[in-house]
This record gives sequence, structure tokens and C-alpha cells, in this order.
Amino acid sequence: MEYQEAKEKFISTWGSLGTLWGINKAMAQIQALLFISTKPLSMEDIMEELMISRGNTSMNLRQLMDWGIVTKELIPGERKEFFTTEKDVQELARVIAKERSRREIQPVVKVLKEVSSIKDDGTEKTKELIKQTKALHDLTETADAMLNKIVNQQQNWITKSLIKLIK
Amino acid sequence: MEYQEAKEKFISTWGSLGTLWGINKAMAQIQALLFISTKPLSMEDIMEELMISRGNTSMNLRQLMDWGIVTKELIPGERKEFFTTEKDVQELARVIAKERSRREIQPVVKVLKEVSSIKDDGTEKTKELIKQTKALHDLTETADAMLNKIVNQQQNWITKSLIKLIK
DNA sequence: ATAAACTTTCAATAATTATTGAAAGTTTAA
DNA sequence: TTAAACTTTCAATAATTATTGAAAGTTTAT
Repeated sequence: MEYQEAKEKFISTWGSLGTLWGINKAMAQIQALLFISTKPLSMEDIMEELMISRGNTSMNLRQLMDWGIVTKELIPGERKEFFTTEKDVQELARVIAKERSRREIQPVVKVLKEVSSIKDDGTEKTKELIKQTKALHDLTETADAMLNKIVNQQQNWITKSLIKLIK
Repeated sequence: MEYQEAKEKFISTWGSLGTLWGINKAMAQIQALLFISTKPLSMEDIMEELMISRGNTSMNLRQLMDWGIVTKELIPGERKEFFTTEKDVQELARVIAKERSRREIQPVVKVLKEVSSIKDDGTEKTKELIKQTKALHDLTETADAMLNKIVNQQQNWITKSLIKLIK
């Protein structure tokens, strides 16, 4: 497999995996492209490489910046804006896990808590609703906490500094 | 909040969370409905409760059975088929994690492995592609393994048997 | 064997989501 | 201050995905 083929395969696979971490195809592909690029890319570069429109590129770059995984890079002497993505996979995973938790898991946990807290009127169906949503609440909270713990585990400041030193 | 409102809230929230575990809304809602039901439900029951068509119900029940989280229940004397879902959240989580891993994560791991194994031609861009996809490969594999471990951790046969005994 | 009771399939349609492209907006250089 | 270079916005459109409903298929009772 040659470079170009490998590159395309990576970008398209990563793009279709987007759903797994809750983002759309274009967004995931832009991130993938930046992830393997050796230098910051302009909007022009991205449009050309992925064959998508200016508007699409602009909107998705904005979203990636909202997520905190892509940043604008100002290159001296250049009028255009350039973009880079977080290159450290550990840090990338940390940011993604945190954002998903905040955007999707937390709201669900909140509803599960509300629903599982309704007044027990003694009927079987109410008891079942309370019991099952409580179990789901506990599971979801535990899973979320564990995920965050895992993803943060080797990311305390001293490890981080050491990693940076030896890179 | 009354039973009916709580029930609807739970079903619709769980439905919209479907994307998080990679299934569609109707599928998630059917599972949610069964999850809090005190008895097996027929297709008729589900259609009526969720206000969806027969075809839709049939197709999504089939998918839930493919996932292994819903089973047909044959009720003596009844002509219709009845359905139940796995009621133990731990087991539910275990099945879902396993299925997602098999359906989505493994194929991506495979591509990452292929891409990160291309011949290093010495150019900077090839080196970067190899380095970054290798890092992603390692991270994905580790995360997947950890997820499965967590989800399985309290599910060895002896614990399982004990849980069943005391339920 | 027949028909009633039920389930599945799938082409048509609806709903949702992503993408475009051009106009409007912004920044910078001269 | 003007205009060129660039980015953003958003209504229109395209692409994708979900849903319907009726015909075809299956099972069971008589």
C-alpha cells in the first residue's frame, strides 16, 4: 500500500467512525486530515484535499474548535488562517471523552435521576420504573466516571511534563 | 411527576440516546419500553404504546434480537408472540459493549493496523502517517480492551450465579 | 385443505441531516 | 478610504436514514 492509498483509507475510515464519538463525517475527516499532516493546513488545503465546499469546511472547522481539538494557527506573513489538531492521542481522547460526557451523558443522567425519583405509589409498574431507571442511573454514572478516570489516568501534570520533555 | 409522564420521559430520553450506543430511535425506544414493563409485550402493545407502524416494530424487534438484548417469549395459549428485554443492566451493558466492539471498533482497528504498517519510504509525511495511526491503533485497542474488562469484571460465573440466587 | 391470525418484507414516502454556493461580513494592505 | 483577500452565514438542495402500509409469507386451529 502506497502513501496516498493509506492516507485515503485512514481518512475515510476515521470519517465513518465519526458516529462512534458523535460527530459528523466531514468533521471527522477534517480532523483526520489534520492529524496526519506535518504542517498546519489552510481552508483552501482542506477543501481541495477532501473535495468539500468552503461553507462546509468553515462550519465543521468551527465545530472542531468548539470541541477544543482544533486550533487556529497564525502564520507570519500569511493572510489566510491555518489549522492544526491536537496531536497527542491521549490528550485527544481526554478531550473527546470530556465533551461527550458533558454534551450527552450528563443530560441523560439528569433525566434518569428525575424519573427514578418519582413518588412510589405502590403499584407494580411504578416500582418497576423506579427500580430499572435507578439501576440505569447508577450504571451510567459509574461508566461515565470510569471512562473519565481511565482517560485521565496517565495525564497528571508530572507525567505530562515528562512526556513533553522526551518527545 | 406522575407515572405516565415519567415513563414517557424515560422512553424518549433513552430513545434519543440511542445514537450513543449506535442504534436508531425506534430500536432504543422499544428496548426502553420493554425494560420498564412488568410483563412481556406483544407487537400490538408496542405499536400502540409508541405509536409506530407494524413494519417498523417488526424490523426493529428483529434487530434487537440480533443484538441479543430482546428475546421472544412464547406465552401458552396465546397465538401472538411476546417480547422481553434483558432486565439486568450489567448484562445489558456487557452485551452492548461486546456488540459495538465487534461491529464498529474491530473493523477500525484492522484498518489502523494496515495503514500503520505501510512501508516507511523515509519521507516526513509517511513517517507522520505511520506514527499517528500507530498511536491511534494502540489507543483504540487499549480502550476497547479496558471497556470490555470493566463491563465483564463483575460478571464471572460465580458472581452471576450468586446474583441469580438472591434475585 | 382452508381460513383466520399473525409476522415479515420491501417499494414508496417522509423526516432528518449534511452540503453547497453565493451573498454578506470582516480584516488587512496600500 | 478603498478594494482585495479572506471567512462566515444561511436558504436552497442533495443525500441519507427512518417509517409506513399493504402484499406476501407463515403458522395454527378446525
